[in-house]
Amino acid sequence: MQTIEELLESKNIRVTAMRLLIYKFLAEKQIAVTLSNIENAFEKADRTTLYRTVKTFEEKDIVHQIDDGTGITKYALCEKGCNCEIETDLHLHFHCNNCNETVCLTEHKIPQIKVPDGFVSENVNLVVKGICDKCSGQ
Amino acid sequence: MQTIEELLESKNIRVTAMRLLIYKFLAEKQIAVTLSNIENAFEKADRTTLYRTVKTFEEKDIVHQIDDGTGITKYALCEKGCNCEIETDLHLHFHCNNCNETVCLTEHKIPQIKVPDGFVSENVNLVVKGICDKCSGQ
DNA sequence: ATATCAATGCAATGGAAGTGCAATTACTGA
DNA sequence: TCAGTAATTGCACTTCCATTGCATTGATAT
Repeated sequence: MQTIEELLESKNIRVTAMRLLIYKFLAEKQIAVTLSNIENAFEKADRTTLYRTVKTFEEKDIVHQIDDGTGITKYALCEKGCNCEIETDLHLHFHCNNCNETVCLTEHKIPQIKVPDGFVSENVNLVVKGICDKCSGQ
Repeated sequence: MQTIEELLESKNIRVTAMRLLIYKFLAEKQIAVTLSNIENAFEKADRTTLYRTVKTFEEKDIVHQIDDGTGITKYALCEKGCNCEIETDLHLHFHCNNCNETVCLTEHKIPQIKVPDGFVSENVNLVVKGICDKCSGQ
């Protein structure tokens, strides 16, 4: 079990107070968050800082971007099952039409997508929309 | 074979010159287009008109929206294989990283996506990125 | 013909993404 | 320790797309 500091250093990211806080925030959230979500959580910090921090995390493969069709980019920490570095990684995300939250279903297996002849598949973005377990459960 | 006028009327859309032109433009394109694409094609018309026309088409299930991850909403005419009205419709789109064009692969069969217990799938958005047939062929 | 409602055009707004630059903070090596 | 360097942060600003309000034009029905 490595600390957040060690993790950041292992990815060649300088450890700052801001980055630790943002990392913890993302780690606590089980869902993908927008930049505004982060802004609301850190009102004292500047948008730009938050923006660039997330971008840095993204570049270093600590965070991946999610495009769930709401038009607003969301971000989530990469988990064990998440192989963002790999071009052919299949991102599976679930967007709840009720609570509007997006979760990563990294552990969920996805069948191989076949494309017509002549097309070369490099990356797949798959967003399932519906009702999440929390909203359907009650 | 019904005319465009008949099609629009059958969907309760008033027939106007503008709408006919925009419909024809979308029909000629084999790819999904952005609002700017349409704007460039109709420089005499106002953005708002084009925007609202497409939105009207969308509401009446003549056009569907595509979110291919470029951050810009694209639109395409619904084809035979496209059942946008149906909640469980599966949108499969291919985005070419080379020419930046997005095509609808409506005829392509997709395996059923399974979601974990408690999740209810209503809609699936699937975007495959890579190299399209035109770009890979040469 | 005219009253009515929809469609269009113009202007403006809002939100998210991104950039330049100055100020600040963290690291490095003497 | 302290200066020097490089990276990070904050502020201001810009750009782009999406969207709305309102006045005007155009179409439809009685």
